[in-house]
Amino acid sequence: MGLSPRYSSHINIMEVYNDSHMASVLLKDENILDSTLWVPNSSPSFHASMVNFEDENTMGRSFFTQIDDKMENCNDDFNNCNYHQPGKKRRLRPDQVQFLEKSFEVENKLEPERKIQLAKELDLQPRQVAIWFQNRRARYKTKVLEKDYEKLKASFDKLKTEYEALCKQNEKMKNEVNLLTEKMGGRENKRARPGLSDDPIISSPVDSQSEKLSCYQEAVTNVAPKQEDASSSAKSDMFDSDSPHCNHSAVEPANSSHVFGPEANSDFSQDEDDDNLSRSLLTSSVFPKIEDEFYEDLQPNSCNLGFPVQDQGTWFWQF
DNA sequence: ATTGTAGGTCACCTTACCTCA
DNA sequence: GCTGAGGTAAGGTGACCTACA
Repeated sequence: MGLSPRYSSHINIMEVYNDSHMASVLLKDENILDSTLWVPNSSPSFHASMVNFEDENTMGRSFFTQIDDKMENCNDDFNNCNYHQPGKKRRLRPDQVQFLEKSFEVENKLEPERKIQLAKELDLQPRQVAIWFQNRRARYKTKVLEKDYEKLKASFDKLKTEYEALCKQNEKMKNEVNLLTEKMGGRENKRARPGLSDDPIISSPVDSQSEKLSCYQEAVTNVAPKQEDASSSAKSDMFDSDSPHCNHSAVEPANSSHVFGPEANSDFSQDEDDDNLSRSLLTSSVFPKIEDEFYEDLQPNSCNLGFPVQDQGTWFWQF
């Protein structure tokens, strides 16, 4: 026969309505025999809602007589009749839609038996039921996608807000470090060269403390807002042995008790405390467990796709 | 066991019609 | 009455699966 099922079920009735062989095929295809819509001796498929009636004038009159007979059965409620006018689309009745919706809630896939049963109960053609389920699944999918989008957008907005807050916090801390650096620089100059303490041109030959603070500052500047992974963090000036500012390392042994003066030396007087300072700067205050707070709402399959947040900002939802 | 075909369903996209502001 | 937007039934197509010869 060579007719694909999808074509046999949609075939133009003009071509087949007097063909008994095709009739049986079409009936088998759509289970028309099971349907209450079956009209003896009429076009076997009787897919009035899907039929192309473009050339009515050339049509055999007997066929339309049968159509008209069927139409008359719909008498007073023509608009709701499933045998609507050719070429016109009819919306399903509200009660039909309601029934289908309930059925869809139970199971959004349609077994053949269920399709026939629904078609019988709703006075629809099985194909109409199948199409309704297909369209309904498509609508459902669209809604799910919209909901997912809203969720992801909310997550993104939250991340953005937190990121901006972190940036502000970072800026504030940088300013504090600058202030401390200036203060400390003045004191060191006074100590190293009491006579030339205020000479701006001649500076302390080795100002390890101020350099160390500069390293802290750079660490805050370069690392804090980026949440980079270990590999990229290692490239930052803070840990870069090639860095001109930190070639002595931020954890170089040094007595920093005077760095913060008598009023601030209690917790930072030992070398170990310098390490603690750098760690605390880089972890607790600047990185308040970002990985925990930022991603707690995100599912494993969320759309961060494993990219750093600052990178996502450039391609992920441009608002 | 393998292969070809028919029949069925699905997702996806498109079209055509309807409704409403 | 006209019109454009949005919703929805249905058409078209390709992919996939299953049964069967």
